[in-house]
Amino acid sequence: MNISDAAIECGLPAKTIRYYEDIGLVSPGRLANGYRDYDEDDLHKLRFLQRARGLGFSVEDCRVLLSLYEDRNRASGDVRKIAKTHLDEIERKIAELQSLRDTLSDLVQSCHGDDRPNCPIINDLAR
Amino acid sequence: MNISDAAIECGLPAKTIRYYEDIGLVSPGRLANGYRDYDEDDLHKLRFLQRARGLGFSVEDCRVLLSLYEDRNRASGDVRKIAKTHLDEIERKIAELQSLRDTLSDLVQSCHGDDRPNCPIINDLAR
DNA sequence: GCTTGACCTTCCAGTTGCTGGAAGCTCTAT
DNA sequence: ATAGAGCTTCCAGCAACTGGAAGGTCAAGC
Repeated sequence: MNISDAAIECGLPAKTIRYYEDIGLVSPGRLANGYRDYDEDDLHKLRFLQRARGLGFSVEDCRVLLSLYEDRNRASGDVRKIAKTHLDEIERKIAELQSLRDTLSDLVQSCHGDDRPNCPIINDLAR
Repeated sequence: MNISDAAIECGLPAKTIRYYEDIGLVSPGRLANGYRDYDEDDLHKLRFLQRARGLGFSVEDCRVLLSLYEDRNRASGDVRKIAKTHLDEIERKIAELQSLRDTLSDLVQSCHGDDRPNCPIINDLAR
């Protein structure tokens, strides 16, 4: 299967698939003309990557997860550890964004937002 | 005032301050020896940037906010619009992260995380 | 006056995860 | 034969810094 069909299959842009090959994640075979040729195994990995990236795992996390995916004897604890660390990171980001939102929301509400120059948002930033 | 004192004053690393000068945000005067020399006006702007970046505004947003800050006749509506757009973006990110968290949290909880190979997280990613 | 060490300067490269574009080869249909 | 789509590689750029190298400057201590 050529790259554009693989792209449709796994839901990733062809550019991204080539990039994943560049960084050694999924390396398909090649046809005589030099075209990439994806088999079912490659497609599985690409779909795996698409899902894992969609869940916000870093590419390096994905690299490890992929190797664990391919290791039939891996310990589930290894996988769980990566996922838990990522989960904690997400929780942290959510809390940070919520705090930002609260501050910003207060500022936006306090600003009448008309043609007059007085602006509590700018005043706060400049304080 | 030289750059390292300015860095202490505004709470930004010297590297970042130089970077802000590179991209045209805050351009201090120079002493005879070529050293940067920050005056009160420069420091105000740097503090402004530090606060605005801390609230998650992009550098380009900061550029606009800074020009509005310097424009005594700006309409508060202009400022409010930028802040509101940013706020909406933050809300969107929070919702996205919360959805990720829910999915990931379920996966982590369903994985016993021991030495055995069976792993619901990997299974889900590979499905 | 000399040395040492802490500053300062500029410039270049790397980070993350792609994405766009140019130049050129290949395939398919007309 | 030729047009157009699709493939290849490689290079550059995005955001927002950050690290490091090479070299100039300054203040203190001897």
